[in-house]
Amino acid sequence: MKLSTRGRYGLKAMFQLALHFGEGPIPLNVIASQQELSENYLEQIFSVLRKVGLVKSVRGAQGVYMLAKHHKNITVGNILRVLEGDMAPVYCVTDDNSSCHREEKCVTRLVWKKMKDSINSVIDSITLQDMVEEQKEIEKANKSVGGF
Amino acid sequence: MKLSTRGRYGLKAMFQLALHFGEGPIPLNVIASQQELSENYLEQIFSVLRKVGLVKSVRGAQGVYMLAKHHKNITVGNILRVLEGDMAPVYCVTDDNSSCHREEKCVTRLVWKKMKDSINSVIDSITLQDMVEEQKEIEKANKSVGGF
DNA sequence: ATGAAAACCTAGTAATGTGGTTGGAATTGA
DNA sequence: TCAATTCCAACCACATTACTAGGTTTTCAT
Repeated sequence: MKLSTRGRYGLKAMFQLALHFGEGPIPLNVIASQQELSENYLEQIFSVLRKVGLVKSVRGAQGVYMLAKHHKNITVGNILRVLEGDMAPVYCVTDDNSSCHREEKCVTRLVWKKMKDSINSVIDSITLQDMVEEQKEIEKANKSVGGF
Repeated sequence: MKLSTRGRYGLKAMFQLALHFGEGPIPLNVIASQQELSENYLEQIFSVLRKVGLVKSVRGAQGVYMLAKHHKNITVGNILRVLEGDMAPVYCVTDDNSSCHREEKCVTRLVWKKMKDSINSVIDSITLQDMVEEQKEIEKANKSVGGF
C-alpha cells in the first residue's frame, strides 16, 4: 500500500512549480537538482503531466515548464491519479473495473470502497495553493523563533 | 497504491471465519476452496495472523483455525496492518520512519500524513462484526425480492 | 548560421517485490 | 497406524519499479 516514486516525485515537483508561481517558470534541471532527482526520470513524469494538461512547456534553449492553470485549481488528487492511476486500494473498486463478477453482494468490496472514498476525499480537498500557504506558514514560524 | 493479495485474501478469509463464528471453526482447505485460493499460500498468511494472535489453530487431523477473540473486537485495520505493514502511503510517515531528514518542515509530508490518518481511521472503524451484519442485511434484502 | 540548452522520445535494464509452488516435518483424531 | 491437517523453509517465475542511456527536435543567444 505504498505510492510509487512517480506520485511522490511528481507532487513534489508540482509543488515547486507552485511555490515559484509568480517568479516565472523553471527549467526541469533546476527542479531535479533541488529535489535531488534524476532529470531524465523527472522528464518522463512531466511528459505525462503535460499530456493531461497539468503543466505546459516551452521548448528549445531556455525552455521551461510551468503550471497549466492557477495552482488553486490543481489538487493533489489531480496529480496523483494521473501518475498513480485510480487511487483505489484494490482493482474491483476502480472506475474501469470490468472484473469482479460478485459486484454488489460482496461485503469486502464495501470496505475497499470506503477506503477509496476516504483517500480521494482527502487528496481532492488539498490544492497546491493550500500547500504553498502551509509552506509560508512554516517559514514564518521558523523565522519568528530565530530561524533554522 | 494497491493492496497486495496478502491483505485482500487475509481479510476475506478472516471474514469467512467471522461469518461462521457460532458454527464451529473451519479447516483452511475449506476456506481456500471457497475463495478459490491456493491453500499453501493461505497457510503463509494464516501463519502471520496466528503469530500476532488474531487467530488460533488446532493441529493434527481435523485441525482447524478460529478467531482468537470475538469478531467484534477485530478490526479491518488490525488485519491489514499485520499483512500489509503500516498502512501509510509513503515510508516517511510510517511509525518506524528512521529516514526523512527534513521531517517537520516538509509540506508534502503533511499531505501523506493526512492520507495515512484518513485510511487508518476508516479501517479502524470497521470490525469483522460490522461486516457480518452487513452481509446479513444483504442476504435479507436479496431474499425479500425473490432471492437468486 | 551555428552552437548550446533545453524539451521530447524510446528502448533497455538491474533490482526488487509479488504471488505463488514444492516438499517436507510435526501433530493428532479416527 | 494412517490420514488429515497445521506448520515451516526454501525456491522460483514473472511483473513492476526506478531508473539509465542515448538519442531527436526545437529554439534562443551569439
